[in-house]
Amino acid sequence: MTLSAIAKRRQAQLEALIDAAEARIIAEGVASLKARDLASDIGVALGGLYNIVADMDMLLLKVAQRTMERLDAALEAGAASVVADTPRAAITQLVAIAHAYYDFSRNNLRLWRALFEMRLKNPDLPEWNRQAQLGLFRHMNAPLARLRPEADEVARTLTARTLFAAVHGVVVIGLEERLIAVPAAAMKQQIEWLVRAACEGFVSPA
Amino acid sequence: MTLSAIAKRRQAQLEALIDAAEARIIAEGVASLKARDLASDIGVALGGLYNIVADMDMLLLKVAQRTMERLDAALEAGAASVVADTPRAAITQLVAIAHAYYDFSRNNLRLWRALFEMRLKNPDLPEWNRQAQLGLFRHMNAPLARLRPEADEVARTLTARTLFAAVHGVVVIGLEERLIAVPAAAMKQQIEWLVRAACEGFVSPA
DNA sequence: AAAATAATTTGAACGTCGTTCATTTTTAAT
DNA sequence: ATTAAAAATGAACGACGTTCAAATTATTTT
Repeated sequence: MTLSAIAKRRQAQLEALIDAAEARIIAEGVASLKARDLASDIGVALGGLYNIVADMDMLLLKVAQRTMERLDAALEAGAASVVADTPRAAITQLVAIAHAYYDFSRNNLRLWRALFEMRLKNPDLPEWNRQAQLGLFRHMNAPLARLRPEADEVARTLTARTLFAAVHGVVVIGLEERLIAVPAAAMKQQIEWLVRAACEGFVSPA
Repeated sequence: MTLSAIAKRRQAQLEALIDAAEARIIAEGVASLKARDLASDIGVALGGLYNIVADMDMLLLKVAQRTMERLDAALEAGAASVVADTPRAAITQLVAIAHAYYDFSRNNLRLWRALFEMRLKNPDLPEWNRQAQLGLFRHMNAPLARLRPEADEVARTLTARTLFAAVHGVVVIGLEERLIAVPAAAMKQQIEWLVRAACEGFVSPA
């Protein structure tokens, strides 16, 4: 067996493990993810998990990474669904991105929740995970740049972050089924109102 | 010993327990709250905790309740710091409420985080806790009513919720020290921009 | 005041969890 | 075939929340 074949096998094991973890999170939520279950899922002894992954936290981070990659793609697709050639269209594009975020969260509820429900023993995230999170904010940057081309780059990045965070908050509370479930259509309206209102206050003075 | 004296003692034990839990959350975060530590904190045997409180989840809910009461008071104070006699002043009042939320979160970081980091075994909250959460949204209702007196009550409640949620999202991401810490002054500016922009899109047509 | 009864407190023990590590099994090299 | 290295195993560990039979303390009855 060649060296790279060994690496391939490890990689396959890792992917099977992440698959199993994802499936269990989707089925029962991140809280009921157990090392013993996962080990039996992928046909490995309990201790064998730790040959594949340093610990449970690392596994959760890998799952989170996958989820964020899919989320990133969903936001990209949302943005691509609108041609933002005018300021008005740029705002519509921002709405599309926000709606894409809501749709993704709704359709991947437990995986999406797992992003925030991770309670890691080591509080500081690996750099690749941090970058993936920060990368999500960037989707709103280009449309905002079209709204105010002359604005400072740093300020715009902060604005993108704030706008994204605001949408995030609305989605979080809206999907918090412990409180009152708001219908999807109403949620989308609220999100659209919020994004449009925020952006009206951001367009360059005519 | 009279009947009520017994009840008093229980009440005192409960309060001591909540105090101890709060202190530990403030010192080390909710994740490192241990039954054994708390028992020794209040001078009771391990099993004795369960004479005071049904389980750890119930204790967390009691702590959350206290925190929400204090938060509620802080929002009330924020609102009271502005006399909202005109539409313009109503917007300023909304900004004050949002700033009060941010300030409270920043000044009570771990207790505030504990509100969301609770992972309860039983997912549905007791009614008193649910009401306390929903009650937080209501602070934005009166100012919004002044902005659009003719608007539908239900729609306004939903708007208040959305606006609060948006501010919440900005605060959550802003205080997420795992990413990039934004200075408090910049945060306040962002929050003010967001609230004002959202409200401009909500005033009655003149 | 003593005995009987009820209420409360106790801490050892249980079940579950993530993680470790000595042992065994499998694989690769000689 | 022999040996050495690598990988997989699962019993055992420590930490955790929770339970419960036993001990202790308080109350009532005689």
